[in-house]
Amino acid sequence: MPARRSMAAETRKDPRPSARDIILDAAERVVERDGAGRLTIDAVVRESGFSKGGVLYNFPSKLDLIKGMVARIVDAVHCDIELARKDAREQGHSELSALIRTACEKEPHSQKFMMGLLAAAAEHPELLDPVRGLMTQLREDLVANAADPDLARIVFLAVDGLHFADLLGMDFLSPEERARVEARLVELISEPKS
Amino acid sequence: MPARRSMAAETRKDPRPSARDIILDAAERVVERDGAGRLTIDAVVRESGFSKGGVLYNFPSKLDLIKGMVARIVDAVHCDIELARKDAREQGHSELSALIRTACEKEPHSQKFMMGLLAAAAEHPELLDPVRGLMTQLREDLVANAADPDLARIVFLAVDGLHFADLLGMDFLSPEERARVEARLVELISEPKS
DNA sequence: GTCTATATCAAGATAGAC
DNA sequence: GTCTATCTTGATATAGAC
Repeated sequence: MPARRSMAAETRKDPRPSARDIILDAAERVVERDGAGRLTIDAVVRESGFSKGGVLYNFPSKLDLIKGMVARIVDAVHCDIELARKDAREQGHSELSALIRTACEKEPHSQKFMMGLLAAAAEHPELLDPVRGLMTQLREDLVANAADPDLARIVFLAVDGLHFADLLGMDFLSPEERARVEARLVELISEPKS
Repeated sequence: MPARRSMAAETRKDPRPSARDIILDAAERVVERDGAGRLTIDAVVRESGFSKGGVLYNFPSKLDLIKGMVARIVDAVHCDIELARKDAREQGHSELSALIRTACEKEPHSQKFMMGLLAAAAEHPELLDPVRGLMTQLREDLVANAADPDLARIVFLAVDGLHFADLLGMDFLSPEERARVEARLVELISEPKS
């Protein structure tokens, strides 16, 4: 198996992305454009320009391909988060509120693509293990340092709810309401326990 | 097309469920047991005891079958909610907190099955239209009557987040933490605007 | 490491008998 | 309204040449 790349293709220095990354990029485009149900080896073959043999050399099975997709996005999100935390620390801001802010603002890695991962996870729950790992670790860490841990948990849950709603196209919040809600979340997480 | 049934099979008086309901029950079992990716006409045929022709007579295509599944579960949830609201009204309790309570407690219609619907929705977003309809209507209605609407929105989002976490097996809350969080949510929704 | 060609299989859907 | 039989397509995966 080729060496695991831990950086997303776009952020790498090397002008020539690896075959793996080209294929993963193609797979992402397929899911975004056509939906998770149309993510087939053949579709990725067409989209990537590789031949079937070439694709299946890099990812011996479809499951391996999906695992690769999950691993790459988890990596990317992990980097984003660590960057935001580092910035907050350096500028003496609260890590907690910085994270809520970025979590709200960040374009959530293309809805359709995330839905695709979700769909894949429905079939193979173990695919989400890396995601679970990242999230649990992060939250335990953060909540432990919060002034009001239970309230912090609620704020995190609400952010999840917000992302979930986005993902499913359930936009029962107008832009104004959403802005107010996000501001309120930051406010809640910053408040000392009353 | 046969007349639409608007009640879930289990709650009907008729001892002989319709062919549609037998087939939908079988489909649910398949999704719960084997996952959404294994929901095929053939699997439903095996599980229901019907023949392929019989299944496809009642649901002319796989998409029709999934639509039927979504419609039935939306109906069931809708009934649960209306029941809870009615109870709250009759006993003079707050509808809002009653709903939060039931939303937290209710066994969420078998995780795997809901994940299946989600996965299906990833391929055909329009499948979630009925769900969207139910949720938006309910929330606008409720939030409008809340003392602190933005806080009410946050509480609803947090409940969504809770369900989402359950669905994905992301249980970063211990049972004790979860109990405290749920209690706190009810508390938040009951509080007058500070 | 990447290609072509092909084997194998399962899925959705149709046709027509009963 | 339900059955059996069949058609068609498209998917994963393998084998072996280059």
